[in-house]
Amino acid sequence: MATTETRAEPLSIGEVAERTGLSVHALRFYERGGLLVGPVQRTAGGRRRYTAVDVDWLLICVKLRESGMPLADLKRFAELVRHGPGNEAERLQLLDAHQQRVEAQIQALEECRSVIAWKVGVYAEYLARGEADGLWDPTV
Amino acid sequence: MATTETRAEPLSIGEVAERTGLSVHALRFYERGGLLVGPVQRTAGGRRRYTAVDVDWLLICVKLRESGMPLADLKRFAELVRHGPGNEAERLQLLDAHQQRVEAQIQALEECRSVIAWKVGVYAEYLARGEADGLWDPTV
DNA sequence: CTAGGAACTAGAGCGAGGTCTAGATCAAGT
DNA sequence: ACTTGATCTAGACCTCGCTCTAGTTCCTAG
Repeated sequence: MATTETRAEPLSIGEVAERTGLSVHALRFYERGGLLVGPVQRTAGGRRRYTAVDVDWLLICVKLRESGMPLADLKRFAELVRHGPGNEAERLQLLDAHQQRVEAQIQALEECRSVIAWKVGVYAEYLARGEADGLWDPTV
Repeated sequence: MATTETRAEPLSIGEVAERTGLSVHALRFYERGGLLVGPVQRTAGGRRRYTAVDVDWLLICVKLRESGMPLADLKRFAELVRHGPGNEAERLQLLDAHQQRVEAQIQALEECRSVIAWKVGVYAEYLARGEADGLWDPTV
């Protein structure tokens, strides 16, 4: 899962924001909340310097968040990774549980989609008929 | 989209909660917020009596909400319906826009799913190998 | 008649997930 | 040296979507 653009030099918070889609605020917020695996390096002047590994982790985070994983779970996952080898089973379990939630979510959404599509169809047909007769009022 | 169980008698708020999956709190909250099409009937004593039409509308609401439509949009839709015939084009537009968001959401989720599946695979394989060598530590 | 459960109202409270502010510092260009 | 813009911290604040509370009233069964 290496970033295609293999960067050796560390990035500033702004650059990371750009690459991950997270705001700089969110990046600091995540860090404060312990969602990062390691502490981010700093320059002499105190600015954050993100490595490629940091960015890869954040990209994973983004995907997990995007698919609805709560920050608390993300934090737990980060803790496990931070803690080092030996807890891979728990990490797997966490991911696996999430994966199932995502599957369920997709299913639910597909169901919604079909209900909505049906309704869109009802209106589209009504309008296509040119409202020839206002006799049928789709109240629902 | 008639409820399979065609009921003539109106239902109490508790019964509607059961049938829609919304809490009684949420039902009152939705009503206050103007998310219902018409005012709900009341008994002499002031209790709400929901008709089959009310319930059908709520079931649609549930699907729209479940798929991420904000309450504000739902409210707008209810207003249009309440306003009566003549604005079907706008209703269609609203639904159509939402439908597209749902499609996009499903796509995004599927992408997330594959990223997660990949990660699950990485851990599963690692564990299956029996951690024969701790040389490879999946830090990401 | 009485007890107990369901419903009523208005409004406060809550959890999640950030976002924004203030005031200060750092760093690069001219 | 000076200006400009990105970053820094800690903490206040915000939106969304309910949920819960308090105090009261309704209604049904015993």
